[in-house]
Amino acid sequence: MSSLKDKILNTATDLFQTRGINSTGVDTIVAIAGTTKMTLYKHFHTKEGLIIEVLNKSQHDFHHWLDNKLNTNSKVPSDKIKQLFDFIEEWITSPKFLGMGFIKASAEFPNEENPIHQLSSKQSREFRQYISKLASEANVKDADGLALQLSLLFEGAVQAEQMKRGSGAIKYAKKAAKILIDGAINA
Amino acid sequence: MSSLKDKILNTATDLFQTRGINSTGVDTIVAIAGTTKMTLYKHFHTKEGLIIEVLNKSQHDFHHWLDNKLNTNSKVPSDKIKQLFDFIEEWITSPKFLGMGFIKASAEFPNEENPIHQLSSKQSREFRQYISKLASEANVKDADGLALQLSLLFEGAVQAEQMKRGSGAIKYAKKAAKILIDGAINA
DNA sequence: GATAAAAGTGACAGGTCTGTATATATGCAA
DNA sequence: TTGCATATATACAGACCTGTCACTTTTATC
Repeated sequence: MSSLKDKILNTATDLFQTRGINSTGVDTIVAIAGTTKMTLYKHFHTKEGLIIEVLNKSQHDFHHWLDNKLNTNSKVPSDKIKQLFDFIEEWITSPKFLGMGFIKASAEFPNEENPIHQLSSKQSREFRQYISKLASEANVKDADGLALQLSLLFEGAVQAEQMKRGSGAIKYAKKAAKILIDGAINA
Repeated sequence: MSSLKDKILNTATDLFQTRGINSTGVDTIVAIAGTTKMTLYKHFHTKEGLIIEVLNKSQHDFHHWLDNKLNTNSKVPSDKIKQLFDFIEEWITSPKFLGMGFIKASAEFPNEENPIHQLSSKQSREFRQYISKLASEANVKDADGLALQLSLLFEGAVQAEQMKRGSGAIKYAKKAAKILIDGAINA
């Protein structure tokens, strides 16, 4: 894969997060990435295509990072779900955290028919299913229910952090998650 | 107050929610409101001014509706906070619910220096303080902590509903809220 | 060094955006 | 009737947007 394609992808990811997707023009992206529109449009047919690749890469990076953290720290299923919010906290409080792409994208493209909105919705659903798998492996009875609740706390905490950097909301999300997880495991 | 100003305000509120703020031009707003740009710019000096008035009105309407519901249903503080998510559910599942303005606005204007972002952040904080007041009246020890947790559930549920209408996330948010509230009251 | 692929340049088409200018019409009060 | 505020219609300036064009330069491979 061309390194210029990566450069464009990374630059776009950054600009979309810090300035908004609709507010970031392709001219700005190529200027900062140090390339030209011709090159951008060779790798991504449209701006929408670029947005979709940015969202996919962001989600893949997050998912890969989290899955790796969880699996290298413990093999015991109930420990894994209990540690989930420790790693989410690590992710959110990292200096390079700029927000979750799919949360912002769904707000910028509110129409449910829009491909970008649909992708956002799919990513949110897939993350919830990932948590649900963790929960069912830990023998939680209503795994989908707990997963949904934890994903609400997660998305709420991300939202809070996007509104005000260093809000500390994640600390309380973690406490709430512990209460809900303990309650569900002992049910 | 001019009824045309209200018409513009209501039309803009609707369009911002259904199409996004940046994706909605003033030409579209005046065309649908049945007036002209001259009139719009007489009432709102800039588009930013219009956005800010839309956000303020939306938040005021929500707050007024919720406060009224809570106060007419019960005078017992611990009942009020326990009923909070019942009314939030009523609000979110109402057919006319199109999302929360301040959540979408903060995503479209991610820069913390931006006046619109700052207003969103302020509205989120004020809502949290409102819940905190409910909690402390119900003799919750860590009222701010519980309020933050409930607001995470609230914003997460709104986010989920904005992503997929009829997601049913609010039902599980409600259950989680009950667990957290009961735990906090009996602490 | 020849050849081909990749990237760069600069201009441009066609559209949208915010905000303004000018000139006209309407309703109401004195 | 006259005067005035309000709203209308229409055109426009200037900036930005996405995406394309023809053409040139660099880079890599044989």
